[in-house]
Amino acid sequence: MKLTHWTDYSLRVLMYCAMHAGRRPCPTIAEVARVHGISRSHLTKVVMTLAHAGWLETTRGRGGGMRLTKPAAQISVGQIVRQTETDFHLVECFNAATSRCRMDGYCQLKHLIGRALDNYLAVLDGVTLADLIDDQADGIGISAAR
Amino acid sequence: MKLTHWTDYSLRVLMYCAMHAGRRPCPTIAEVARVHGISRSHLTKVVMTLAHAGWLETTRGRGGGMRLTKPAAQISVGQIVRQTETDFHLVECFNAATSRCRMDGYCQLKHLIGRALDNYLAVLDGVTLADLIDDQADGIGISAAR
DNA sequence: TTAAAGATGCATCAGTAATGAATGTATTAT
DNA sequence: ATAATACATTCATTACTGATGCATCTTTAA
Repeated sequence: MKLTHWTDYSLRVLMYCAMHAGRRPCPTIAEVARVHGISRSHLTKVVMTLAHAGWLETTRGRGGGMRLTKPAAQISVGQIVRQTETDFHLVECFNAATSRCRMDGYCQLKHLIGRALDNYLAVLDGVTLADLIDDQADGIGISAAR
Repeated sequence: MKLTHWTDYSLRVLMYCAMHAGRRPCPTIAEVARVHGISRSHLTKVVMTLAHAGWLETTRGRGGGMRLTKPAAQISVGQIVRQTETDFHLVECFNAATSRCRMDGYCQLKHLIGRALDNYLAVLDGVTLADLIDDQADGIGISAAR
């Protein structure tokens, strides 16, 4: 019950780009890898995936790098997590043919878990990259409670 | 981002016991393993953990088995999941010493994820084992929406 | 033409969930 | 008492997949 490092890295990269939006030269994979102490080649794959998904634009060659395709305020954390995180199947239906267990009860469990997941993602949907890198974010309630 | 089979099995065992509460002879590990097609020795470990945590009472020897220590209506799914699921650390703080990244932004991410997790578990907290095995559960909204 | 930086494929490592075999211990029916 | 039953424990192994490193290719600016 945790996010993968892949998602963690994805969020870090996007946040980094959001923080350095407009900078010349723009951030490079090697730079982010160095700053965060992550493997460069591994991070490359993360960036590639983000680029293919449309979050990032990359430029090859000298002076190249990456930048967000949209303003950070238009990118919700929930959208990112839904894409980077693959397996949301929390409990799999076991073999209905051989099972003598009351499937009704089990399927209710599945629905329950699904409802919980919806609530989880709803929180992330309500926050954008811009909110995350904003020092004065108290207003939106991120650092409130807990 | 999913629950482990361990949690899945734990919930199945407890639901099975709830469904067969008061039955003589009481359910055995071998029985549940057979019904759900799970390895008996593996399921034993799950049951042991549940017993040590106080959810189940087990009885050795012929005629033995297991039963819930409390009425199913007093066991919330959230409590179970909190115990069976181990790793809730979704994003780890990277090395603060070497990092040149603004920690403020990252820590906000951590809080956000924590808040999302709270919302996830809150849904599970609101439902008991009894609710799960109740055919007429529509009233509590489990099968509603989604 | 060269250096910088993204792009890709392949092999492998590593952590841990999951499984299985073997064996021990306790309880009860007969 | 004895045998059958069922929980209890240990150890080794498998399997999945996230994570990593290496090598190499392609593109582009200077």
